[in-house]
Amino acid sequence: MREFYTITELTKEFGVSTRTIRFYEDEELIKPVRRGRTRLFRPSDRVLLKQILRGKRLGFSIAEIREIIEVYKAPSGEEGQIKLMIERINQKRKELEQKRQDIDDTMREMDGAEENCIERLAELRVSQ
Amino acid sequence: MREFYTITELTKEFGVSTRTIRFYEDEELIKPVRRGRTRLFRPSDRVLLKQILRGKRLGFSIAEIREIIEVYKAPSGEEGQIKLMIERINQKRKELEQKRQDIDDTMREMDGAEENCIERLAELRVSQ
DNA sequence: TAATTGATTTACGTAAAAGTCAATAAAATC
DNA sequence: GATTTTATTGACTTTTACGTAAATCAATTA
Repeated sequence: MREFYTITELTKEFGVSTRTIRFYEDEELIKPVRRGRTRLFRPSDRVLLKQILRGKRLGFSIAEIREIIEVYKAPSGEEGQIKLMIERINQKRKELEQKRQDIDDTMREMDGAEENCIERLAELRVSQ
Repeated sequence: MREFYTITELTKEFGVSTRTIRFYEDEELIKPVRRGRTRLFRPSDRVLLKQILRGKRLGFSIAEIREIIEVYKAPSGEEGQIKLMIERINQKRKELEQKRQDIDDTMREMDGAEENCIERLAELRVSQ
């Protein structure tokens, strides 16, 4: 595994702009190290970026992505804190299950829509 | 099935504001009929609203939701048009499959995070 | 009939998530 | 060593998806 990535390498790999990556750094979702002024991204930063973009695709806001990334981290604090963390995890799971259901429903409608198209194509061929 | 719903009935059922519903009307995603000035929403408008909100939960923009709703409609036009429609449907399916994959990945990370929490809880109990 | 309630229209405001641009600065290449 | 190239910083702008507020109208209730 490589030690560092440059910002342009990451923009190319993930199809985002440098502005976007810097925005995530401003938001403290990623914390690349510096050599002089230039940013050096470690593999862990790359993983974080991947997780952020995954969250974006699912329609989570930056604040929500921050929460999700928080729960990925090693748990610390006393019992109460950790139990609270488990509740948060279950909450997120519920949201994800809702999204899964939404996908299933949309997929079903897509199936129906495609069938209609195929039927219509058949009709057109008969009427010619 | 009821013939009409008022705007407030829909806001209560779906937990959105009247502003939101009117915004979707402005965007021509919904076209309620009128009695005088007041809007009357038919069951079909209600279904559309449900589809819009489903799209929102999945992180689709209004423009994307418009596209999705377009393909649900009865197919019209000649062969080329309909084949193009089928391609669009397949494109949307790919996006949905990506989202499904994203959900699966996130779920897996949640599982790992929860396990870490449980482990940490066990540690805390031993050390007391 | 007066007053309250609910809906509409119009218009301006706003937060989130970047895009864009200009002015540097540092690095790499010729 | 001059000059492209690449990266940074900061500021301003834009887009999306509504929020909010004021004025108006219509219908219901007191």
